[in-house]
Amino acid sequence: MLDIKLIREQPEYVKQQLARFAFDPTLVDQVLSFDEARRRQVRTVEELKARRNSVSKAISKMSDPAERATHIAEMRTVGDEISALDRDLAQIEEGQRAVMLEIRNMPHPDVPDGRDDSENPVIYQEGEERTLPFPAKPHWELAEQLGIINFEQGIKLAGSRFYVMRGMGARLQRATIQWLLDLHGRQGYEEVYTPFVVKEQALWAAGQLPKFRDNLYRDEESGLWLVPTAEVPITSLYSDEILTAEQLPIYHVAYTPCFRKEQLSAGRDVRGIKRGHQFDKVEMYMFETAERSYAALEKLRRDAEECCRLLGLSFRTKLLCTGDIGFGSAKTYDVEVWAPGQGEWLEVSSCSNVEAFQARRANLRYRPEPGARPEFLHTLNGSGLGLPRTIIALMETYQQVDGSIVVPEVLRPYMGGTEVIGKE
RNA sequence: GGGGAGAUGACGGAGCGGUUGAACGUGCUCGUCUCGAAAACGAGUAGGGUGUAAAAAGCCCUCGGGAGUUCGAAUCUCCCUCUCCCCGCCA
Repeated sequence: MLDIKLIREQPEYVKQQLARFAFDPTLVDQVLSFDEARRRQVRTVEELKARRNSVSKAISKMSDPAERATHIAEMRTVGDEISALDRDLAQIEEGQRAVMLEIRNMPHPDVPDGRDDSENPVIYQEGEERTLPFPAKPHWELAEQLGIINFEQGIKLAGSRFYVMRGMGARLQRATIQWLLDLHGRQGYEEVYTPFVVKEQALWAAGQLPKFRDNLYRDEESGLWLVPTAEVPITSLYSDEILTAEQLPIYHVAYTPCFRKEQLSAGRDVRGIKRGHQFDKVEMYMFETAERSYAALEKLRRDAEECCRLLGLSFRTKLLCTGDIGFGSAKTYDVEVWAPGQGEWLEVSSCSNVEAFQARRANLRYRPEPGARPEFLHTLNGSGLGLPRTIIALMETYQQVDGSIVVPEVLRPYMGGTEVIGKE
């Protein structure tokens, strides 16, 4: 959610920023007219309420029954008026909020204009688009041959875009999760384990709703939704709270499975494990002050890159342009790793500073000084990392000519010392 | 699933339907005292909205959430949510 004061005071600036996206600027005008109507309404209702309060108080002191009756009758009318006006006001407020929730975040000045993901500039790269000294296989071939991923069983159990990881495949993923959590712990993130289902409000707070409604799994009976990312529960961890300055910053890391219907990308990436309905992810999340949030974004990005570096993968970092940046984000870096089998870069992390966008939705504030007014926090999120694509890159990068896979050194302690995943 | 108890400010804990946005206590902040500290004493200590160039004053709303009764509700009624205790059931 944007700051209503900013919209009110600099509507042209807001429109101009939003115009950099394919975004309907009339929403801003809608907000403005709601806001004006709202304030007008508030003034008239409050005037009436003030009158009722003072007259009611006076009534309690009146001794003359006739005078008393006159005033009570008068206040009865005023009371009816007030409830009618209050009803209208509630409608106006609801209307305004509904539009506010539809408006995306504004971009940071660094964000370049661009049509789509092809126009995201690469700002950093480490390692090459390496080729192997033999014909590299895609991960689904390697995994099937080694018996570490079974696609048929996934389909049998839950349908397309599901798979079953087995043996050393399952173990490799679990080892990677463990290693990532430990690494981020050393980088200063406190581990949290959250529910994997949340109330609807949490999805609004994180900005998943309204946009991704069709992409989310939901249990009608309980009204709970499966999380599409750990970002969702963590965003609401401190919602409706006022944190103290000493508590900040708060850095969290969480492992969760993620559930996405992927209807928006039907037909894309159907082979392998690149895009499933259920996948695992380790997520980093930061609660920061406005002053520090962009410095924190750089740490977040470096911490994500460090995962790739230590795993020995080629990686590069892109700055997302206006055509590709997410709904809630002010500035986003994508970190991609090279997968030699398919010869493509895979996004394993997306690091965003959403500024106060989520904090306003979640009503998440902090008090800069004792006694000072509460201010909205800035929040940041970044994967560290998404598991399937990391596993793809590992398998395709570390495959050997015989189809076996060398385990990266950092993961070996987490795999009981296993150095190579070969055929049983 | 059945029965009972409860939800008030940072915390504890009062609160006949009418100067109660809320006693009292604790905590916290500032001040007096002190070489300093403790103690004691004094003052202050919610959030949102409106208002304002920005503040401030003033005004409005908020005592788990919502609806209602009333001239007036923290106090009365109804619904919901959550917490605690007992019994049953299942992991």
